[in-house]
Amino acid sequence: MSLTPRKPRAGSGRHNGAPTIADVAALAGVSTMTVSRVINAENNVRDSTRETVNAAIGQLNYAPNRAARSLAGASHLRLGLLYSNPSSAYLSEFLVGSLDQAGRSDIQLVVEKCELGDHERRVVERMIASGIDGVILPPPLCDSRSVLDVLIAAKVPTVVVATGCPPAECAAISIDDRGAAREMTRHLIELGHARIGFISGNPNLTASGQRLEGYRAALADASIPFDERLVTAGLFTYRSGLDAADELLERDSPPSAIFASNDDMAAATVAVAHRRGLDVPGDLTVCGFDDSALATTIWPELTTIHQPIADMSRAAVELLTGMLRGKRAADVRHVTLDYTLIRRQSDAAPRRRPPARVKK
Amino acid sequence: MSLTPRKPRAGSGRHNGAPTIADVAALAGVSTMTVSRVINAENNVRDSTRETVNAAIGQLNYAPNRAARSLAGASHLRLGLLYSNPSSAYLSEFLVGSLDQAGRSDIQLVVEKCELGDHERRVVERMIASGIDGVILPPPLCDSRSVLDVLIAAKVPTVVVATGCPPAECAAISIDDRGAAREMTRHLIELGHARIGFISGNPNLTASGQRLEGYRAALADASIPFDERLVTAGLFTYRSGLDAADELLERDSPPSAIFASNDDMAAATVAVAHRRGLDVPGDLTVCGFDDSALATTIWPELTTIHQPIADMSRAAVELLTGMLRGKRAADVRHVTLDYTLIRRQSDAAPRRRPPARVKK
DNA sequence: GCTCGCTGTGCGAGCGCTATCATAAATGAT
DNA sequence: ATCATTTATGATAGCGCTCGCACAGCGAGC
Repeated sequence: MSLTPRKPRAGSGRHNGAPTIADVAALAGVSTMTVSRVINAENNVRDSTRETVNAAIGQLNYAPNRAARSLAGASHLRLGLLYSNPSSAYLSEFLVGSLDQAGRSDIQLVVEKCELGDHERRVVERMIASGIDGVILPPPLCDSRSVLDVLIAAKVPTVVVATGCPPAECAAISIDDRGAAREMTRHLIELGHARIGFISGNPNLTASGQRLEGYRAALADASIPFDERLVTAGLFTYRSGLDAADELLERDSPPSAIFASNDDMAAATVAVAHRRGLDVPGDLTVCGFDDSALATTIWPELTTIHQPIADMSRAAVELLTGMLRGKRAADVRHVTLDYTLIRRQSDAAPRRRPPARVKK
Repeated sequence: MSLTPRKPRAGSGRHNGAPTIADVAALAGVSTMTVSRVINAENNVRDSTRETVNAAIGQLNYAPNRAARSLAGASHLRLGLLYSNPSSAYLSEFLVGSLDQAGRSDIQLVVEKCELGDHERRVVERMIASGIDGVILPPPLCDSRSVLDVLIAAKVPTVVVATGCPPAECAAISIDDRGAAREMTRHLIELGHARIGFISGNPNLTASGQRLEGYRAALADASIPFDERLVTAGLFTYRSGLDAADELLERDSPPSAIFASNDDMAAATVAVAHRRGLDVPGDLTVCGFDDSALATTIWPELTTIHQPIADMSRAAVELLTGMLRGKRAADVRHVTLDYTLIRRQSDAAPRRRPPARVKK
């Protein structure tokens, strides 16, 4: 007599229905090995295949099984993420992206604060000593010479994110800051603005220079002479934006639009405008850069350049993983992602004459 | 008895030399299964056999491989973390905490976005179908009736975080919202404020009610009569804060301090105050709740209540793990963590005289 | 044309352990 | 003694994943 064993599920095992690498493989129509390669950011996978697999991963909500993975002998990577509070909105989005990607690949992320100052070297050295496999540097650390020097000297694979000019030794993820600033400025010009104020960012960050260049380029494109009294220096902080905006609006013939190098300073500009009784965008168009959470928090919501921050940090983790796991150093050491100009409520055509109330 | 020394393995290169159950079995002259039984203290092993095996274990200094064990056994947990972008700063901190704890316990975390809207049920159902063992719900999802209903109906163990009143079926992690609001209000009273405005939060979130209660309690403690004209309803958004603050400051005898139920609305209050030519904190004290990134972004930085977000999410993972591993529901189903009142620059003693509306 | 090398992909074999079931040995009942 | 029942042990088959290869395609060099 034969007892028929009860089989709860058609497929395998004694387990709960957690999707496995085989499920992903089946859905994507590839072998499990290929899925494994995608997860580990190895380089011998065609882009189209990689996309298909990633789609399947997303659809199944798959996450690799830790136990199986370490059993099977994968080396466990630990990546360091050093930050030095730039704008906290930026940081949080950055973290979300990198944590997400790290989770996908089951990589441990060691997040540590590293204030710029005299002991920054020590923080980096300690992190290296603790046996980290690679490091990710978001702004503003990505432009810190001393941090980079330590990392390069120790030959620790590093990815810098959103810097204007990455060192040759590091991989980099960025957007075209110059192009984005140029597009935004062009947008303002097309709206009819001729006197466009610009609040530049922290001069220690290379991206600041790029953005200013973009602004100047667009002006040149439209044959609008560059007026240096329309440019003030900021530091990317809200508070510096307050001063910069005040300075700009204090001028004899103030600008009809202000393009701030980031959202924090744009938000500060809106605050200053309001304090002065100016309507935004009626009396003053304000736009920012980054599309951070702040852009949609305040009112009016900011027209800004959307940087895919989360995607950038995700890409950083992926790139670093690839460099470490990939058999050879990858060729692609510099990835540029796309930005988008997002129109919201803080821009409008300039008023010709004293306020005529026009609906939309 | 004579135990033959273990011969080095001829096998693959990825072996790292740690003794395995097979080594023990060979040395003891039994099968791996018997060794496994000894290790797991099962009862169907003859004492003499057990002793031999134990001797072999001791000699080899064998320790079972954790990864292999959880792979083979059925006990690897997967926890779902559903979020619906509240504030990205909140989320990232939440993620850091839970990921950290999940890593410690060798547990997998599946993170998924679940926008509130008509397909929220579907997201939850999909997650359940994908074989999740338990779910963690940070705000605002922790107060979503429809999400909770699906989860409860499917009998999925759930931990809600930071809700005012957790459903009986769920475990919960929270801070004492009422106590925190009470402490903040008391702080304001001690500063000398008597007319304290309050902006309440989204009525759909239970924490809102708790905070209002705390405010009232502190007033009662100080024998200050509750004046409902000093309370306005907000929705936790910056924009709602704008309207609420305007309403409060429009009153005949406006408050000398405004306590907003979160930082976003407090920031809006600061903006409104500035627009009206009021100095913060000179003419108006403003304080918030949450200690989100915004609190230190704007100027002046906000005095607020700090919630230990990362610790709360860590605790959530830990609690859920306990509930799932221990077969029966644990006794402690509700954990309350400590908050801290953080003083920054947005509070001060009130001016003696009613604030003259002076344009700065 | 033919090797050579390369890249992208798949197959099969484990990683160390436990679940399941079969088997061998020991015990009891007839 | 025979058979049924209990106990002790082992063989086998995965858990979910990655490793070492093999192999198909494809352009370049002779």
